[in-house]
Amino acid sequence: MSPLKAVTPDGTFVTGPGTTERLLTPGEVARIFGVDPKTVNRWALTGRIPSVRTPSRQRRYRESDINALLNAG
Amino acid sequence: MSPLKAVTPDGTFVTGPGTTERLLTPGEVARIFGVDPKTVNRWALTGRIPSVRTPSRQRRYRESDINALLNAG
DNA sequence: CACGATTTGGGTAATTGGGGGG
DNA sequence: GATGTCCCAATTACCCAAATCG
Repeated sequence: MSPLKAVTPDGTFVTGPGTTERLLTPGEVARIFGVDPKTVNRWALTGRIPSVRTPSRQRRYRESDINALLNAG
Repeated sequence: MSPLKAVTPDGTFVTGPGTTERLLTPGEVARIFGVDPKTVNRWALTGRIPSVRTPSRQRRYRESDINALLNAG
């Protein structure tokens, strides 16, 4: 997995050659999978999904991680 | 943490031998963490992230500070 | 039925984003 | 156009008890 690397002028990530992505909120991930946001929280706690932590301890999820799970499920 | 030193022609700072970095805008930091720019503002107000002030009282953030927070999550 | 392990749901405090206006 | 600030409802994290499963 590519490390999160700051940063392009528009604030997106460079995760690979010519590849940028953004971070998703727990609620967004929840809607994608059709589950409760609390469930997404537990996925992160149990290591089913990697998560990025904000300085205030909230979680954000990398688009590429979510897509990988969607294509693997 | 290295002090900010003289600027290079491309606007980045020299922080050490062979090390340069630049200052990030609130919007850039916001996208890095997947939050709203106003949230970044709050982080600075509550002391969660260090900030540099422009003469017009706007905030800028050191790349190294942001990376430290990302890797500390 | 009892047991441990995992999942679910409630309560609460903290955090966040939208709207408005500077 | 991006930021800084204020108010307020929605979102989230965390703890812990209840429910469910094997």
